[in-house]
Amino acid sequence: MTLSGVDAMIAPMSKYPFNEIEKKWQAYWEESQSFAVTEDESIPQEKRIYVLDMFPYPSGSGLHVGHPEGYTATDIYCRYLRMNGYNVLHPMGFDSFGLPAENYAIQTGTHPKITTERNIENFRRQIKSLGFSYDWSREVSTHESSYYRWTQWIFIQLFNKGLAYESNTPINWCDTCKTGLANEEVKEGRCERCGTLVVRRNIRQWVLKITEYADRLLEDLDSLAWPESVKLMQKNWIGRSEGASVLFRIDGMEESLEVFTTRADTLFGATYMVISPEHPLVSALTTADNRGAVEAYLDEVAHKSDLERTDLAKEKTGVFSGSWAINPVNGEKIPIWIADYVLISYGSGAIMAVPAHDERDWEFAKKFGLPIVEVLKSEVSVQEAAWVEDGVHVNSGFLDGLNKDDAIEAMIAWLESRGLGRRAVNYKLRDWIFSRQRYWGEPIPLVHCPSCGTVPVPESELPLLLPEVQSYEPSGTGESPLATIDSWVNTTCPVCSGPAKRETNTMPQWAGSCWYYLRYLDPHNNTEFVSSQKERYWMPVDLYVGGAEHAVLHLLYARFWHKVLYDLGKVSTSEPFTRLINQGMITSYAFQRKDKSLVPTDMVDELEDGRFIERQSGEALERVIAKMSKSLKNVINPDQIIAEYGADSMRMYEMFMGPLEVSKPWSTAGLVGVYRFLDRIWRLYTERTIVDEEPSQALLKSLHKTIKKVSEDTKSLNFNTAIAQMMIMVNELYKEESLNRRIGETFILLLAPYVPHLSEELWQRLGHTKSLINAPWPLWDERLTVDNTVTIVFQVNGKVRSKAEVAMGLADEQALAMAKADEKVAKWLEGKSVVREIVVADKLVNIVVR
RNA sequence: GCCGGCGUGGUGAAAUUGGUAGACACGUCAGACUCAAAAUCUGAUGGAUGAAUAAUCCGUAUCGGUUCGAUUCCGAUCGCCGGUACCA
Repeated sequence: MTLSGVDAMIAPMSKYPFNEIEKKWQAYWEESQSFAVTEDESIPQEKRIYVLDMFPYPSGSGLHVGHPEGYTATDIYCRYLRMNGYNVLHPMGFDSFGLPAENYAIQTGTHPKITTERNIENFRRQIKSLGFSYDWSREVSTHESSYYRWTQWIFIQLFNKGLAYESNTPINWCDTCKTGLANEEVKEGRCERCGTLVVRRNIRQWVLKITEYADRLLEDLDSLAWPESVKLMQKNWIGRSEGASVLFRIDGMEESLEVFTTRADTLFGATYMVISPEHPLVSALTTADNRGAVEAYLDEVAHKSDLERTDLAKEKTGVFSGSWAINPVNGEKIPIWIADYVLISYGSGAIMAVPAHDERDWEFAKKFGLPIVEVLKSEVSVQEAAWVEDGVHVNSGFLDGLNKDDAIEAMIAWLESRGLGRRAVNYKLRDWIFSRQRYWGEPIPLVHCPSCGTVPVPESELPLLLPEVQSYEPSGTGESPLATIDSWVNTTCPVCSGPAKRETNTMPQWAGSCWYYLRYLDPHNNTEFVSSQKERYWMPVDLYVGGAEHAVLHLLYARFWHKVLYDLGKVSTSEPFTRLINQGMITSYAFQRKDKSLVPTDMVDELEDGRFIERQSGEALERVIAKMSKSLKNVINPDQIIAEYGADSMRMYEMFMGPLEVSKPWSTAGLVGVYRFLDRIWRLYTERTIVDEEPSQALLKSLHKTIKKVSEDTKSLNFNTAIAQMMIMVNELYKEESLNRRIGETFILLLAPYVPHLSEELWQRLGHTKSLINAPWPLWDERLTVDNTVTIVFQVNGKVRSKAEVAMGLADEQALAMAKADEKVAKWLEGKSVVREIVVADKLVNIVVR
């Protein structure tokens, strides 16, 4: 027999009325505004808490099973906190500007606003169907003018502070998206969104000076309770390196070349220099004899993509300029080359090359026959390979005998004293290319006036509304569709009232998400982006949960804007998100042939013995874990899960799968297990007689152990083990004939954050007239969580040979005596001499013999 | 290449100031209920040898080390995942 469609939906046979219950309680919460919060000043500071989910982009395909994972985690945590007396801010909204809606508009002519709002409605319905305790009165969507008015306002603050500038330098251009991209949006030379190879293109761009905040963005990472991996990624992205800036005179010219180096100690080994093909001095340094070759090279480089310049260019290329520089430490004349392994965007776009001690320079020197001079004692000849380790300096004048670190210090001091160089710091982080040549985004609120220059739109005129256009098609020439609307472009200068033109670029999708967590605090404020009273009441965000894909992009940009707002005195904290958790991805099973190709799930049969075969060929397949994808037909739709098993099962299963932070494969069979657990609870409360007598000591102990475990694990977000403990408790309760009221009521409260609908229903059926969302969280009695007896193990040479049930707190000597008296232990001690005896109280006795 | 993280039964996973490996759940097997099946309830279930609920051995990617004792600490190797890509 074969099962068609592996992991097919298994309709539950016994059916507790989840559908009815869930509808009923969702309607109740909505009607009674159960989760709306206010800034109640009587609640002490430490009882105010802000728990935030990364808001979704409302895509056309609806909610994915990955979304509810983080949302369920924060929901459980929030419900737990409310029952513990906290005033909890827990909002939700939509990151609703973005390319998919615009691309859809280009194909169909449907306005992005229409599709976006339709998608938002669907997302909201789906999110609500899971019974999350959001304060929906605070919902925001970034595409609404009442929201982007303030995004524009913040941009003007950045502009006024001198943090926004126009640039004409080459930028990353995606020809599919027809727009410029930030450096962070380029992954392996390709557009992060669509995978198209990025090309360099000169397009006028608005750029934000995030580099001005590089140091603070780096330093303040230390203060954050974030995953180390995310902090490290940001740290690497900022890429601070300390070194020196050194000036090289050019032989026969007034100009000099500035280079940045982290290895000032190797200056005596600098045998040539390299400047980037885009360096401003390229033309000046090229001599007549070399002009032909240089121009040919520049032309060749210009036609390479960024990927070819980096990844594929294993072989170094370059050309001699004809000019010579003077090495400031020894006065030697060294040639200046032009090569594309030097990037214009890092440092000064020029380097001193030390082939003996740098692998890239070594490779280049070998190819072009440039001299290689050893300046650190190397273990292998520097003619054979570059030596990049530490060592003792040689051939280096006053540095001879020093190690690397001391020599760097000595050299910088020497350069500084002669005015030839200075200590310097460089960053890998580059300024943020902020403009997009697209329609569906916030218009940048600037006006270009021929006499006043670029001036911001007056704040009183915000929002600067996104106009209607005939065509959403980007021009591809570097102008957005807005540029085609003359009536919109042509305006008057806010300063001199003369004719002027509007900026036609729009902001990137990141803009709206840079500050949404602030707008939730005061979403309907028409006079300020957020009132400072409300900001101080809630900020910073205590817990932020979302996907790891935002480790650099969103989180870095949001931190940057937040710091700017902090410097302007608009917010009270220097960091927005105190604690961050990345939920793991929910993956799915996929089936792999021997050649590693994947087979769509609906083409696979599972044999009775558990093996998997491809239906058509009969080929045996291996079950592997893969990302969910439409092509593999292994995407799970939350709507379908909720319809068949209910929201409570969906929520609890996603939490039971494993730790929040790790990625884990979806298994509908696993979901059924959780469903059965909830069904068992339902029958426990509805089919058994409820008795009011005093519970047994044993049951009371189980209960208190459960209260303790669930309390601690919920607080620390270890939901999977909290659920396991609740299952143990239910298994205990099933051994009884009837249900004890006291135990039953307490247990429902523990269950409530996890499966709120079922819990509310059972709570009501137990006779309560008030919802349990603000019922006090149960407390445990520590004395009832410890057992009177404990099993201790008897080991001989570290191997368990016997065990015994003993009273808690048994004295060491007694434990040892028991072990020695044990028959099985005695067998292993026979004929041996005892060398050592180890007793760990209430745990074990280990007798070491020889 | 470099930087992180991870590797535990047939499956998802528990357990780490070093102290009974595999809680809980899925699956499988057996029993109860039933005319029967499903559902439900109860029990068993890491592997090997074994009639065995006896006993012994093996077992937390691999190899080695520290220790009375290692899933946990250290070193090396392999594999998978994520980040990054000539950053001077």
